[in-house]
Amino acid sequence: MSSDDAAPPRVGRPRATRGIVAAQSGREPRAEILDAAAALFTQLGYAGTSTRAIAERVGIRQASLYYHFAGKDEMLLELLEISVRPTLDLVTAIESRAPRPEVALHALVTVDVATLLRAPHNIGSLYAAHEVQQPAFDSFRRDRAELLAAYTRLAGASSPQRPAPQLLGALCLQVVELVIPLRRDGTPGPAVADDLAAACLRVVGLPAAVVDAAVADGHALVAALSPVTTRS
Amino acid sequence: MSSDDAAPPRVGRPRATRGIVAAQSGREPRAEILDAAAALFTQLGYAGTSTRAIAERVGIRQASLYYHFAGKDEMLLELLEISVRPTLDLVTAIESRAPRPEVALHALVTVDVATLLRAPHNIGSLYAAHEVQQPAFDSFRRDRAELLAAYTRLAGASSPQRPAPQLLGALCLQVVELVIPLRRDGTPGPAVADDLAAACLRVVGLPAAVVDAAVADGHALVAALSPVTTRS
DNA sequence: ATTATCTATAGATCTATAGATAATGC
DNA sequence: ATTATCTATAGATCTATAGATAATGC
Repeated sequence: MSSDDAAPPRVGRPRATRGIVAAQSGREPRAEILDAAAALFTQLGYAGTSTRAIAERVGIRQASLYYHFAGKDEMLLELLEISVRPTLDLVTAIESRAPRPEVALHALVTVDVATLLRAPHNIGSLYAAHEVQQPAFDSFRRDRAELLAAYTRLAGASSPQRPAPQLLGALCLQVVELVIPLRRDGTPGPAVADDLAAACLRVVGLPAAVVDAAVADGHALVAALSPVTTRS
Repeated sequence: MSSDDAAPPRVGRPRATRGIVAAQSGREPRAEILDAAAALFTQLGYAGTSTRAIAERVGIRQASLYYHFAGKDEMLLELLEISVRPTLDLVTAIESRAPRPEVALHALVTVDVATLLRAPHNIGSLYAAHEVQQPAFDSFRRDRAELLAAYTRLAGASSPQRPAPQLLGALCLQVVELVIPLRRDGTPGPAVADDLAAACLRVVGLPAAVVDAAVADGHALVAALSPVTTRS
């Protein structure tokens, strides 16, 4: 409530304070903008969100956005990367430290689901935006392809024989991303990550006994990686 | 090439024939428009497609669209329904005629995948459009919820015990819809339906022997339903 | 002098409606 | 008379740029 304590002296022309005082968030303007963009993109869609709407939510004028970002694309790109980067950064650690491929698969799913749950405003739901196919988002699509490649490797190495590893990898990614609609519908309890990880192991064709063993070892591996990473 | 044979006498002011002769498709204008809309929606996204672009592809003027459709929404709605209706119409037949729930599940997946493969221009990829959340598309969302309910019933009845049937149903639908990105990337061979059906049975927790038996019976059931339905 | 905002606006859309027009069919 | 198109346009956007301005910091 009290707005006069520790008001950090800001450089530049002050904001217009149009009517409402706009919360004094104290965060970096870039972060404020990204958060507003994420909220609106996920609620109204990328195309359905105007730069004016984003600016309004932040409490600045539309044109002021362009001081921080080259355009809407840049905002979306940055948001998308928040939702893959953390998982991608753990892939090699997981692969090298897992005793068996199924264990690595379990751990990767767990980490990936946690990342998607942690990402602000369910950013993952933007993967489906058609605009993501445009060249401006190449780097994101490359990242996601890299993640898919990891699933394909692990699924292929885990599975007895079954269909092509290509398909199994795609199946795992698809199962993982079920967390996005689940989160939108408010459903996901704390067990989702476990449920989806087990589902991946089953879909790959592992018998129940192997699944159960991998679940236990997967938990241990994830815990060993970094306790912070998987917290909500 | 010869355009003068069997030109069907058309009522109404003739089209402008702007430059190109626009193929004389002979189809109903409504169908022509829907096809053009599907092609553009899936390529550029719903929001990214202007009514002008649709009209141009058909070879008429933008305003003429409104003689056939109340607006863009109506076109999308009709397209979406093409991609669920056929499957939904077979649900009760499948459920009543299957000897065991796993067999019904296999058959439902097979039919659903076939429907999505048959739908023109990979319409399924429009499920993800944010606009589909708008009230204009309620009836489609209801249809899809009904399909999800069917998967939930069958998954629950098939599975030993495992997690909540809610989750299993959602998993099956998610697995089925993998066919959409697969089709976009050009991958899907004739075996996709089988592969995805088997994947569903596994994800639900059925052991390999039960899966194999259900696959055989599922094939028979699908064949008995209607030979036309699952052809490409 | 530098920074972060503001105001104003150009230029390019896009959707949907009003009303005219060119066919066929009776 | 009916049908299916056309032309023209109102009204409402939306993005990105140019240039002004109000702070801090040196």
